[in-house]
Amino acid sequence: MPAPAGRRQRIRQATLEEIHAAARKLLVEQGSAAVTISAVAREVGMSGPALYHYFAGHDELVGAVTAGFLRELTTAMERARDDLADRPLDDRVLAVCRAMRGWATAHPAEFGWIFARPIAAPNRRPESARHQAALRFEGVLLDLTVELWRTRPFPAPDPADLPASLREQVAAYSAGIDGRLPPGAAHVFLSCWIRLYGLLCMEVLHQLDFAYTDLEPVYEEHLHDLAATLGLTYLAAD
Amino acid sequence: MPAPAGRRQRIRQATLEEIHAAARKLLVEQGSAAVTISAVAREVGMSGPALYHYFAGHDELVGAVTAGFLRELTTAMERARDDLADRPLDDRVLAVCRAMRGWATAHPAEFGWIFARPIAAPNRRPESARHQAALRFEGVLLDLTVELWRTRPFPAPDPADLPASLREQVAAYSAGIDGRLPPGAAHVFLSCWIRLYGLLCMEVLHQLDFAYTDLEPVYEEHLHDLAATLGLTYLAAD
DNA sequence: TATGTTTCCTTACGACCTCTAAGTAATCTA
DNA sequence: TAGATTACTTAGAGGTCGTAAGGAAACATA
Repeated sequence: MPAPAGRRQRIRQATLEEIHAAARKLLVEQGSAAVTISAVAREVGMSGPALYHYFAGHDELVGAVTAGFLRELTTAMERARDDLADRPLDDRVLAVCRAMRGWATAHPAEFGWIFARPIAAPNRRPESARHQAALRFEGVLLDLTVELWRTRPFPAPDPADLPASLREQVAAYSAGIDGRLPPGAAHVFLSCWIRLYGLLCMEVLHQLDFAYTDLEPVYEEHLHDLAATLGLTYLAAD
Repeated sequence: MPAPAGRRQRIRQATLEEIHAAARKLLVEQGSAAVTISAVAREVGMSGPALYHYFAGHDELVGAVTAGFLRELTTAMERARDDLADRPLDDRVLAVCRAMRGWATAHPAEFGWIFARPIAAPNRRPESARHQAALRFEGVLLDLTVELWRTRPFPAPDPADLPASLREQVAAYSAGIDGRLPPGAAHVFLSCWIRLYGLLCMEVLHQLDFAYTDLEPVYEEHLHDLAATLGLTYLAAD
């Protein structure tokens, strides 16, 4: 008799979560190729075509699941930041960077989907969950860097010293983030981002297995460098 | 009547090349998922199962084709090096790095297969063509760095200053390359490698599209930094 | 409460894929 | 010339994606 207004909604939501969990389980346990519409449906106990009531097709399923991973990664970074809300900015930046690698290495298969998977057309639309999640992800470190720049500006090159093509690109990026970082500072931020995130990509893609078995100290060394670049005090992890 | 001894062999070789070309065409024109046994067979004009006389299965086909890409990339780098055989080492190193990016950006789909594809078990065996090709690839810049180290050593940290875990890993790597670079120098080499190759990975995986439209100047800036690190004279590209 | 609509899920199906099996024809070897 | 090897064929089992058509349950509303 009560029949809450959103009963159907709640059930649908629960089913969606079950589907996400099933897809993730298949990905982690059996690899990317095992995440098929059929297998996921089987896992949640319904028969194939039923999944088309939740996703338009395989690409959309993958996109939605990947967006979920990205949100989880972002949340881990935000939590690391907020757990240290009363500590100096220096510590918060380092904690967020470490949280990023922590999540990535704890969930390599999921992280692989985040960045090493061709983004199908529907997930490229700006309003797609995939794209929204990417924006929020990029925002975490950007926001911290903006805060740093405002309270304690780090050394940044004069844009006039950059080659023309690069100057234009960082200017465009700077404008795209509403000028919260001027072009020179944006250039420094992007350089740091490339080093950190690039290292993580290579680690998860096993591109460094030929030389390293454990990249934690390498990552810490990068963090140390980056701290120096940004004028942050580097504090070793616990 | 002449029937040269290796007639069958030659035909087989030609067919293999045709298969490689067909697979590549499908990859470039229609993406990774289009490279199926059936589609490739169709492309070369034979019916499905015939391909199993050339490859044990889909994974082996992908591995063989990828090895071919890697050989082509390596050859491009070696050629850049040899074309400048009489120029100073500084120029040759830069040329090889630029050739690497040149090939990667000219053949993004192929480069994607080289590094952003799970390497199936059979292609991980040390004697597999995939693995052999990887060794030769890694050798190009390593050899140049060794030559540089011998003729004009660059600044390298004292391994004693590195954290224990990192020290052990670079020592192991140094031993693995027959000590041609001592641990400190190996550490510098690997750091440079990570920055260059990492940037390339991110570019090809579209991880930097949010900020850049053309990464050529960014790559050049990295080369400039690396040249400074290695004590090389940076000469702008033609 | 009764009726119509929406939602969820089913089975059936066509088209495609991988890979095995079995058979044929051509080529090489001895 | 006889046998072994190689290269291919078709047939087929079992898997996939995605569409179509239909039933049953839950909801909204008169």
